[in-house]
Amino acid sequence: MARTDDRFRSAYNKLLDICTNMEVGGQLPAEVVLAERMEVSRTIVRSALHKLDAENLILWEGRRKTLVKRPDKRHRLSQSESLPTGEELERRFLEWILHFDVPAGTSLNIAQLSRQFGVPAHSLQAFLSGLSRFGLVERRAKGGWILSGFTAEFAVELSDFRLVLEMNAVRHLLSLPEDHQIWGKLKEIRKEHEDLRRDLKDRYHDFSTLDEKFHTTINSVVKNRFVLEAQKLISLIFHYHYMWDKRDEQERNAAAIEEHLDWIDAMLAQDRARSEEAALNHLRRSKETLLASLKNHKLG
Amino acid sequence: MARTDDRFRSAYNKLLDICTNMEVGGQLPAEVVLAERMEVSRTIVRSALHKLDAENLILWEGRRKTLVKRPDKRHRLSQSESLPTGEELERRFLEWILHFDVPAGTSLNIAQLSRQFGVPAHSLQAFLSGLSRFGLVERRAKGGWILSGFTAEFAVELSDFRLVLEMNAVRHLLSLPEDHQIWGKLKEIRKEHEDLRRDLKDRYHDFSTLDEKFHTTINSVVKNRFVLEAQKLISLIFHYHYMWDKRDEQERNAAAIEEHLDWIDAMLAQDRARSEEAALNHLRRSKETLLASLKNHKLG
DNA sequence: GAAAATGATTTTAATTATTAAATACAAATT
DNA sequence: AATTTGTATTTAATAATTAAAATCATTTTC
Repeated sequence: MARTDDRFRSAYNKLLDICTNMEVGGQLPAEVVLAERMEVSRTIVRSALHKLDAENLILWEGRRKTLVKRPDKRHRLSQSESLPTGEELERRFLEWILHFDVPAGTSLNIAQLSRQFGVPAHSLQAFLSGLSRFGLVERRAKGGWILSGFTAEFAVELSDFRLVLEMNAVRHLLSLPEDHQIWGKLKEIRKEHEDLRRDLKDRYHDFSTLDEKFHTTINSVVKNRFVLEAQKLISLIFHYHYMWDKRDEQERNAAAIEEHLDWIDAMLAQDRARSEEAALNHLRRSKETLLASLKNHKLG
Repeated sequence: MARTDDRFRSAYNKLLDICTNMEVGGQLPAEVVLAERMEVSRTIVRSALHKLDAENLILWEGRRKTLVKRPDKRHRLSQSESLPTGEELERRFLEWILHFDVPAGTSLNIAQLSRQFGVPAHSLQAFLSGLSRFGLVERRAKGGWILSGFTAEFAVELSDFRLVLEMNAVRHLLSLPEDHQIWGKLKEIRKEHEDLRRDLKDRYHDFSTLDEKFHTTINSVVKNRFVLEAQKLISLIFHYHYMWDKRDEQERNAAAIEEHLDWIDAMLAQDRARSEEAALNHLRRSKETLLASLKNHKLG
């Protein structure tokens, strides 16, 4: 068999639903109408109708499609569970690299990985060629892929890139009018930081999520598809690192909370110089932490 | 037939070359040695040897591979011409979009495009999924691709992104020591601008190339894979626009040359404020030009 | 007879099957 | 014992296949 008939199956089931809501003896609408309502092509509608006819659920004569009897559960076609989305795949792939410390230079086995992640091989290929734009993987001349890797160099360049983008976001943020919603959001996040600081002993694991939220909020003021795309990757990587690097976790998070608060306060005070300084301070520390955690992993 | 035997053919021809440089009656080296020298796997070497044996060019008994007679031109296998590289494909694809004003929302026909560009369909797919990271194309739920396009919005965001990256490059550049090679390069480029300004009436077409060289030089001080990748796309698009937008070309280029010279002088003078201002000035004008040219195209 | 609906055909693209090539392992020769 | 060859297995690129979409032609209905 070539491609799956998932689309047909789901359309057929939808058609059953339509029949269930009709009186026996009633007429089904025209093929074009059904196609439009079900968001598929007429070809699928027609094959579904053929099957309904073959199952004696309808009587199909030319343009008369008379419901003979209401379908029940037994008539429904089973659906193969839907494939993971692109984002889900991205998340799992990065998780795999970062969590298991897959070393740079590892050659990636498409067949095995596609089994592991439960996606068809060609969609993994497509995904990898997307990633190759970021230099995380490379295509070999002979064929196949290698993980050019999550190296220290990669981490440095990623951090520097992040610095450029976030400093830009900060400058942009400070130019926003007082009634912009960002100021309210910042105050909220400030409170969340204080709450977390108070209960840090019990809740220090929660910082990873709060950190992501904070950076996402700051960057949200920049409406730019290139920036957003880059930031998705950046925040994924930093997020996972926070999650898995367990050394001195509580102390590190305590320090980061203070850095965040300084930064937030400077922005709320509309103090540009101080904001930039606080941002620089935090982002540089963040870079060091990422690097240190990498070295630690390689050694451990 | 499944995959092509291009690799085999090129290896076989290389093997013929090796035989040509040998005495009749001589021994070919071991399979592993040949494989290494020809940069292919032993499997290919063995199939090539099998063919040489079948053609009675060598006598192959176990590890003795005796040259029976020298091969001539008739023995060579014809090679299918090599496929365009990834960069070549990227260039041609953008050229197609920009030059023919393919409108946003156009659905891309993989089969037809792969014929048009002379590449296998799946490598076009891979390329498109790379581009989708930049939001230039999108995958549809139904399957297939659409050109989400080179819209005014895209141009604005691209220009803004360029602004962020180049301003960062300028700041970085000004912090470089006096003996860094960038200063020499800048002086060279300054001279090229002056030369072009002098002969502008005859050579105004050359500005497109000089512009690309100038921006590439400035950005070259930032060693960062993400920045570089983004800049490849940016410079391609700006470069093609300069090439195809013919309205007021000479005047526009004259103005741009002056802007470049102001910018270069400010940097050579190590004047940070003036450099940033000159950069801003040029980049903003550049953005307006790009936008205007877009609107013009759509109308014309 | 015009609009709408259906029937048939062509085109496009997702997936499988097939084959080329690489790799790994075992046996044989020097 | 080291090197080389022979065989088997694994991997990935491409062609073939089939589902689905799009297009065109015909028929039906008002």
